[in-house]
Amino acid sequence: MKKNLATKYDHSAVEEGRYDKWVKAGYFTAGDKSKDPFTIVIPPPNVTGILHIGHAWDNTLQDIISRYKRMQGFDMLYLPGMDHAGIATQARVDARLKSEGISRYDIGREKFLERAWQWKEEYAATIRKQWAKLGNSLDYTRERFTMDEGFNDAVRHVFVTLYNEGLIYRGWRIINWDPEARTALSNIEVNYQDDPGKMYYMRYRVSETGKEFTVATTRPETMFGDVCVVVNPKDERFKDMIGMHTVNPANGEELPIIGDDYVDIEFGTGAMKCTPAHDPNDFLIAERHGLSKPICMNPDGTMNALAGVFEGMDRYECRDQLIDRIKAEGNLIKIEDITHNVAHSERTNCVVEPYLSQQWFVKMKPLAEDVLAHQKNEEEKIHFYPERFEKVFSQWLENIEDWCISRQLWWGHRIPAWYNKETGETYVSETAPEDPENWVQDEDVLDTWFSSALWPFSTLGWPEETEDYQRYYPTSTMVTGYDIIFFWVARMAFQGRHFTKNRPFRDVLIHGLIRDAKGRKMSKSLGNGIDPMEVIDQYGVDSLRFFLTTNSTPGQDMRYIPEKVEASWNFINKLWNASRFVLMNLPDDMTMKDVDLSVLSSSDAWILSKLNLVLDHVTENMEKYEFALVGNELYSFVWNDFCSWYIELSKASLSDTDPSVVKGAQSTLLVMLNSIVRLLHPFMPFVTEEIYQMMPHEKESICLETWPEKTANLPVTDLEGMDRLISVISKIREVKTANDLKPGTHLDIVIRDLDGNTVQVGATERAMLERLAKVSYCPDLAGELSVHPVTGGSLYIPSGQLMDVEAETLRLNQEKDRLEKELDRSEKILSNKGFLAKAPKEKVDSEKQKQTDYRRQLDAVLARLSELGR
RNA sequence: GGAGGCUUAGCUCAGCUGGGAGAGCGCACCCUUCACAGGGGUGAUGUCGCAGGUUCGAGUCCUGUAGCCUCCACCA
Repeated sequence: MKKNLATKYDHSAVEEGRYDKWVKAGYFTAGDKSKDPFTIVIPPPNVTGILHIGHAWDNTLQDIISRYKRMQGFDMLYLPGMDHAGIATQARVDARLKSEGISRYDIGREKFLERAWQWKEEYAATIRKQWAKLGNSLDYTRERFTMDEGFNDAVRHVFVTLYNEGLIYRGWRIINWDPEARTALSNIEVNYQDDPGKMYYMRYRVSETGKEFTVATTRPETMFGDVCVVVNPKDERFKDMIGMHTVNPANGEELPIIGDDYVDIEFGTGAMKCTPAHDPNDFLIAERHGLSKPICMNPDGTMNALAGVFEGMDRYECRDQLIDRIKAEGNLIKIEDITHNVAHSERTNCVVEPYLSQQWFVKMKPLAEDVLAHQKNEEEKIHFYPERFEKVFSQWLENIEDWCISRQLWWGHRIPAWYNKETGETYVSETAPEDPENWVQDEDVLDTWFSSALWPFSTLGWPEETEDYQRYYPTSTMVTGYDIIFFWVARMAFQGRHFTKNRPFRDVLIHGLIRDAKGRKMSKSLGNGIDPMEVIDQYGVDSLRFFLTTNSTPGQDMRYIPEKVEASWNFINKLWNASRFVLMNLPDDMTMKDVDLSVLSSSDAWILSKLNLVLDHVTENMEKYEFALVGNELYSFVWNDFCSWYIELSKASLSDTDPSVVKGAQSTLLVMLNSIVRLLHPFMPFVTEEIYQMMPHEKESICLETWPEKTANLPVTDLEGMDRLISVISKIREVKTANDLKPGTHLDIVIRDLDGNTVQVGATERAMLERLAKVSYCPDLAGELSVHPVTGGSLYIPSGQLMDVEAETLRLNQEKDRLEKELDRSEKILSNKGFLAKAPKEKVDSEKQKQTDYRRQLDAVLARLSELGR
């Protein structure tokens, strides 16, 4: 079992082969029915590529919760899976084909899908390797894919059900069209950004009167789809024109002039051209007035026959040439440079065209309202951590519009709708029509988020009433970034509510984005992305995990700072060496059964009682997903309390002549290390497993260990005396530094308590003083003694061993000032009647206690000063 | 236009339900066999953005305000 540890933590040696062993042993396979279930489903990564550091962050948070819950005795299911990521993957496969000099249209739908599946398998394998490197405790026996058989069934079932309920419909609407990908997009798949543009002002004439007026547009090419000019009926300038006509400068066609309240009198020229097929507001105007909606563009962004001579020309080229012509005809008044908000496709980044087309939609209002109603009930609501994101979520649902779910792609779930070749009748069903020769299936596929929305329940077997679904649903905690609250969290919420009559998860932990060291978003174009695998190679995955989870507050962005990863490495190295020390000082044959805490030195009891406190805080914060607080507390506890103080103090106990003292220290060291590695295991699974295996232990793996519990019935020892001893050691170090004495300089000391009585110090504690402060304890010390206030008393050192009288007087006067200031503060607070009357009793008592202590310490200082004759 | 976040030590950030300002890195000085020099010890540095208010007491709660950032909506 035990072996010698290297003096330096070597992450590659520690991590080597470990994950495979865990997986093979089945530690991550859920299913122990004797325990309560706890479920996390992984947010399925896209099979478009490899995992970035954001995934590493997201996954580590999930894994920390998973390992913690497993240790707490839950039947933990952490379910893995991947997303087919329709448009994104199709774009990647397209690009690969292009590099081979072919397009998807050359090989056709079927062949293309073969290539896409090939791509999927390739990247799925890479992603699984990356999960392994990250140490994710996933149950691979339950891995799912959004396009596997079960998912296909679930998606069809959902589509057909919603259709039959009237919540899915097909219709002609203005949608966001991506001319590059040649597909419709949903509202949230477009991003608005400020772009430079031009406003073109053109001269129109009223046919009936010849009166001139101005119409402006940013998109002249759409003029081929204009059906009227609109003015506000209340607009004094134009109201007489209503009912008259004008001529479209683009094609010479006569257009009616109509009145509609939509036009803002104050804005622009007050007269607006109306293109129903290429603008959502114009569409509504046309609906109101019963106007036609001619489309003037092709799906690829070129002009169609309506554009006459410009047919086949790119929309921007057409814009320029049309304007040249209008200018030549004398109808261009001016061109103004403007900055305007332009919609871009989230995927291809090309300018999105509002476009009239026939698509499938989900009617959102009833679904959203259902979720919102349940958010009012504590037992049924989804709890957001941090809470503020619930507002973001709710507000979006309150203002939701119908969801365009059809996509003109090949990679995805084909819409289960067929159209009769003869009658045009629509047939929507989970299965194909019985006479397929008479029907043709809808060519389109569903938005990739349509299937992701079913993730928390479909992965568990739904719509079948499987054992897993019944046991693990609703899931416990969802961990994801704020950037996909709308895309994903909200959609899981309403599909979950509608189909399972339940929330898909009880809690959702929202994290931020990871940025580069300068605070910039990581992006391909900037080339500032961090590959988590490279970080792992350099520092080890435990360092990365600890860095990622202890450097931010929930919901807040984080910067990737290499020095902080290094700091994590240093901490692990510290833990490693502390383990080394413990193992070197335990008997070879010691087991956990040999632990005996019945006889303990005050330092043993002191550290164990500190551990008890830490356990309370840590467990409380783990429950609140406050991992940074947990990490910081463990860091400081391990480094300062355990390593800097307890281990150093234990060196004295370990060389004590009394075997029971030695035994107590060894038992304490073992209990401490055992508890520490268990507490840190969720954060750093690899190194804690390595240490666990080398030290006395009870379980086959630390993965099977329980979460530490407080040590009960600690023997009553002098904990205050220990605090005083620690304070004395620090004070001696200070005194030596202040007196320019080498740390090794030997001094004699005596300690007196606050009542002035000499403190009796046992042999073990004397050895500690000797070891940590290089002083001898002399209860009978006599002669000139300089006084130094410490916690719970005063420290005395022969003044001859320190500095001259003048220097000591100076120092004592400084002490006096300090103590008097403290006393001032105490008196100020304690003479405040409001404080005495309203502050909690414990607070008042502790202030009184402090006042007494300061008073006594000051007395000791004053006594010495008068001894020195001031 | 609406919503939210941030502003605390030179840098990056903690600070939970209000009760004497913290961490990591950096900086200064000192210390090497005895777990760790990627270490140990000691120390310096903050009108907690600004202005009001509530309170016995405010970095923490309320109101207003400035700067930076994000999301939502969006008019030719």
